Amino acid sequence: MGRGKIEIKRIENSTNRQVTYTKRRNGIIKKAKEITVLCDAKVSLIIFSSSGKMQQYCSPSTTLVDILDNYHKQSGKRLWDAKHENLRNELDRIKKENDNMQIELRHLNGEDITSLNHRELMAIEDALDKGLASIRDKEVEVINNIRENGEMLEEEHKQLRYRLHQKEIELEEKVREMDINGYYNSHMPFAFRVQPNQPNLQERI
Amino acid sequence: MGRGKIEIKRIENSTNRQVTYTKRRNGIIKKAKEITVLCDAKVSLIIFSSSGKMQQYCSPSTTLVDILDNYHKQSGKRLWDAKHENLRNELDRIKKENDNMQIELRHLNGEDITSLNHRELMAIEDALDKGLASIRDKEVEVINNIRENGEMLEEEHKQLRYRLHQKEIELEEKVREMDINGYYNSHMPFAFRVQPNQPNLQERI
DNA sequence: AACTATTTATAAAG
DNA sequence: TCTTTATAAATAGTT
Repeated sequence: MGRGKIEIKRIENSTNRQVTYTKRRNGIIKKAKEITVLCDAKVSLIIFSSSGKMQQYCSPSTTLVDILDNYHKQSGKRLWDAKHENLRNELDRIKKENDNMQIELRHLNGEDITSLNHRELMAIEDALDKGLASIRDKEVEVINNIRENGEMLEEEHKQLRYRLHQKEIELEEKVREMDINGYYNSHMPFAFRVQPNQPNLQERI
Repeated sequence: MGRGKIEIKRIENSTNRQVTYTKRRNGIIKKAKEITVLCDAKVSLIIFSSSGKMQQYCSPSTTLVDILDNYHKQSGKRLWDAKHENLRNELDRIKKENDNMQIELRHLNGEDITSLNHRELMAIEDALDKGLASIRDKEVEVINNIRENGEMLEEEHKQLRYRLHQKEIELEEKVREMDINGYYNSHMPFAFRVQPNQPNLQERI
């Protein structure tokens, strides 16, 4: 369809090839649009020129992803690579694991047990008994720790108070000594002087 | 390009639409093949008719996956990566859920509890206590059921034995009666005669 | 599905 | 590259 008939084989003249490419590419895209509208079709068209430049058309009523999904369904070919499949498999596996754990948890909480038989109930009871024993042991341990810790703290507290008391006495002595020597009055402004009876130092054991 | 010019809008006559679809679809595929050869292009073309039937063309020098990979690179659009991402997110979410349940299960089994504080231990103990109570209730119920069932069966068994005994007596009477009348001896071969003292009928309550 | 009048696409020229 | 134009190709309507 042009001034002359052409054979369908690679156009050797690269300028010509480029021109023909552009014309025909536009032609195909136009046709794709037309068949979409005329016939209610869905089209995905992706074209790469020999230089690698891409053009694409996708019918407005759909998306490329939808089309590929459909392609996947109808052709059976998996475009979604092995990775995707692996993920899906892992997901299924973990979901199943999840369900099992959920059931086990419910059973341990005494839920959903109407359909269990005697043997199963005994197994659960056993597990609960063991868990309970273990937890109670640990609790005893923790409580002992807390008590010991408390006793230690109390002891430490006593020691600290005693040392504080000692320091206070030392300090008072020093202050008295300095007052006598007139040291503070000559070297420091009033505001910075240590008060002989600071509230913080009033505590006694 | 036909006997008359047509507007580019949906063809309402469905037969016409189907015919036009087929003609134009073939036309587009032919064009796709031609541009592939003439211009060294790579084309992926997927068409769905309004009835959902698919046709596809892909340049022989490449594959659909390659083309989509390239599409991905050039357009930056994710395509199935979105799905991939979704799967991965769901997987992560479920894995986390899984881990949490696993920890909970271990705790209920009295495992991995060294780092728990008193409050946490008490919560676990509480859950175990509740579960245990629930399980034990159920066990009592099940055991009662079993016992009741056993009693019912025993009762039924007694009844059956009694009725069997009655039938046996009836039968014996009938046989005796018939023997007196000579009925069996004249109408049946010996093998089919009811034996007055069959082993099955020997049981007494 | 085949035919054909006509439209449309496009090869080559400007 | 863009426009023009002669011609090939596609196809709408018909059989």
